[in-house]
Amino acid sequence: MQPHHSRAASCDGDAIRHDDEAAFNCHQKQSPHKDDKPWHSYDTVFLNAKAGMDGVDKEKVQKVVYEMSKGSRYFENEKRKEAVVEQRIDRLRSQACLITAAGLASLEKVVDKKIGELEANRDLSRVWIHVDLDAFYAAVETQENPSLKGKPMAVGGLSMICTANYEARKFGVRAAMPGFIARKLCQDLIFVRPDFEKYSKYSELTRQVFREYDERFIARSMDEAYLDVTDICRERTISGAQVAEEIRHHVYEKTKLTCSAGVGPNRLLAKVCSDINKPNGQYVLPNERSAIMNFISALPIRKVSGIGKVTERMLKDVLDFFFSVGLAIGGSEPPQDEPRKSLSNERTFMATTDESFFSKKLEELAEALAVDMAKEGLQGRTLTLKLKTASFEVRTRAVSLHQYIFSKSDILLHASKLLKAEVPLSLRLIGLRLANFKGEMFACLSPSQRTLASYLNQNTSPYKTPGVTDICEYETMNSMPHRESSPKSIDQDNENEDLRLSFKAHVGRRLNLSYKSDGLQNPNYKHEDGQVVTSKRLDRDPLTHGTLQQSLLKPGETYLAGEEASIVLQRRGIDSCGSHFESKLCASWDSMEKPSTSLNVDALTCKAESEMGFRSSLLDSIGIEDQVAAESSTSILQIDRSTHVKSEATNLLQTSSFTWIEDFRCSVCGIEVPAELISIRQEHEDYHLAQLLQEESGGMGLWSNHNDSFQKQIGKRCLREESGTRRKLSKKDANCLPIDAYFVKNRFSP
DNA sequence: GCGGATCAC
DNA sequence: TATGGTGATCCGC
Ligand SMILES: Nc1ccn([C@H]2C[C@H](O)[C@@H](COP(=O)(O)OP(=O)(O)OP(=O)(O)O)O2)c(=O)n1
Ligand SMILES: [Mg+2]
Repeated sequence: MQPHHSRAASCDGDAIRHDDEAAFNCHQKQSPHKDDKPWHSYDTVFLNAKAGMDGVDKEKVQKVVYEMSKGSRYFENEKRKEAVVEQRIDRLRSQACLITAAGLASLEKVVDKKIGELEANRDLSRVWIHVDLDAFYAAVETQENPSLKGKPMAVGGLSMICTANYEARKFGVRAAMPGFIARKLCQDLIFVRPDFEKYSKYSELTRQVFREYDERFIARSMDEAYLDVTDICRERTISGAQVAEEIRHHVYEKTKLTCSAGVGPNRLLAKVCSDINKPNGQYVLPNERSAIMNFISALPIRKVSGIGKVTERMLKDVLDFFFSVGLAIGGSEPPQDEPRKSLSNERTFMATTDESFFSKKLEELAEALAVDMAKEGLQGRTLTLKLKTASFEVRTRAVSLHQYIFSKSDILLHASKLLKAEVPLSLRLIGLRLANFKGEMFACLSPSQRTLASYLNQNTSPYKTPGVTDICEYETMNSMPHRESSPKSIDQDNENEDLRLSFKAHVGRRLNLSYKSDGLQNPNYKHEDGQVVTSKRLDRDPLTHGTLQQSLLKPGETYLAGEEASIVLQRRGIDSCGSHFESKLCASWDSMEKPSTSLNVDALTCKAESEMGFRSSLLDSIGIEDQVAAESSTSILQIDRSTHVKSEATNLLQTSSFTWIEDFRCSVCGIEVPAELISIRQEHEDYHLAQLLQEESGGMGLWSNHNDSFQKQIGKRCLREESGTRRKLSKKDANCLPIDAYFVKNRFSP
């Protein structure tokens, strides 16, 4: 269950026959008669390995699930989603084909370096324990009603079950399975309605135990926790295994519930371990490099928290990716309490188009949300409406307000507006969520997060509207006099204001100018001579939010945006190898027709894109050198802070004679990165930039080692990005691919 | 910032 | 007959 909330899952509270099952999982091996066993093509989470499901007849489960599902709207939607994933995989595959042998060779160097750095910083000295209660809801129910003992039982209803006990799991019954399918698998299955109050109570009991061993333990959910027992092991000179035994014993004494534990040098590994000898068991991974590497190389990737059904499939077909997991890096640093970031509620009902019914639901949801917000004393400024159509398609619609809200009436007011724009349509679910809470302003500035990118991008994103209320908080946090009303300069009175936007582009490549605003009506951008360049709307009607394309950037040229804006591109310099240059883009508005929100800051942004369509990151996002800064309003404090740092940084990079020698070798550290690997290059440039920045602000040695936080950020980016570096794998028997399979010795394709 | 998706539990 | 609710995060716009 969710870490924050005690209320939870409802857990209960056709049509067309399709013959094209091959649409599912066409990546899998085709049998000679492909319509032989159509259920093989329906990929569900229910076949994935899970504790207590070893002896299950998977073939039967798959068939039953398929038979019960096919033709339903749910099933049809799953099929649609499958097709989209298939497309994503195809795209990755074709991008991977573009990588040259030279590119791979260079990449390997980058990777080796990165691996060395990561390993050097890895901390295997701590002892983490992950504790996980066995069949938690079901165990609690059995505890309170012992007659259930030994019988197959599920908590939930015929629509959905939350979990099942181990007797039921023998039949393939498990969490997130619809009850009516579960009953098909196990005729005698007993259903018990969930009672979340009870589970909270037991959860608190277990936490009392955890607290004794680590008062700063991390609760991952009602039934899971991470404990750092390094100190206990040292003080009492006992092993992690012994501590785990003790904890499990204590938990049992207190609750009469059994749990399982995993012991390892970090949370990621401890979590994997706790699953191994479940139920009522534990597994210890010694703090030795060799043992850890053996363990990991045989580990099916799906066991790693964060790798789900889709990611697993993508990894099977394409991809490298796993530096950090492969290196056993993941959460050994001391725990930090994560503040809540959003609060939501949603309800499923019989699909309908009845708008008065929607209104009623919306009111209930607003009410409940207001109560929960009040309970935690929270206010938020981003409200999101969630809808699920009768065909199971999920949509969200959000607004970010200039005021924090929390009351039912405010929530309902804005939620109604959002919904109104969507009707008429047939829905089966409505939900509301509030986020961007008051007071979380500097949460993102915790040391581990203060990386170059997030630091510079703060308040600089072209998509982010400068929140008036943010500014008030800024004042509060700095003990400055509170201002009753927010500065108006951002929202109004923006006549005769200049914006100068700086950017960086690649010579000869495409420059996109994009704009977004509430007030501008898709202006036609023109050359000075009045000729329209190009104007292309994106798919975001009725909001204006579009892209303008100019095929070749010509320094010094002037463009006009309709009658209202003029943009001046001024060349500032070309680097020695001629592949980059810094330039200046100026935009000025002579007059505006009552733009509704923050138009002067947000109306015009630009970014440079490569021909391959990669979005350049940090440096290409727009820094706003704010002429508005002439104003004395407090808003300037924020805008100024980020843009100042950024322009300084850009300047630094420019004057530091950083360049790609022969368009290939880094002039600072000599590493070789071919031009095709755009995002690797970008990352590398960011990296040197960060060093410069640190030098500027912290006084560290100029090209010295990275600090931890920056490292981690890079590592993360490495995990997710770089489709360009991915490599096709032989996809034999992909069902249980160990991580070793992803470290292919021969990186060159024939 | 927004919207779609993925993931965990 | 019938496929959940809460929260977080990431990517591409
Ligand atoms: N999709 C899910 C998964 C879990 N849960 C709830 C019910 C579980 O009892 C509880 C804990 O989840 P676990 O994944 O730890 O599963 P169990 O504790 O039930 O079983 P076990 O840990 O023995 O595998 O969370 C849920 O509501 N919906
Ligand atoms: Mg559990």
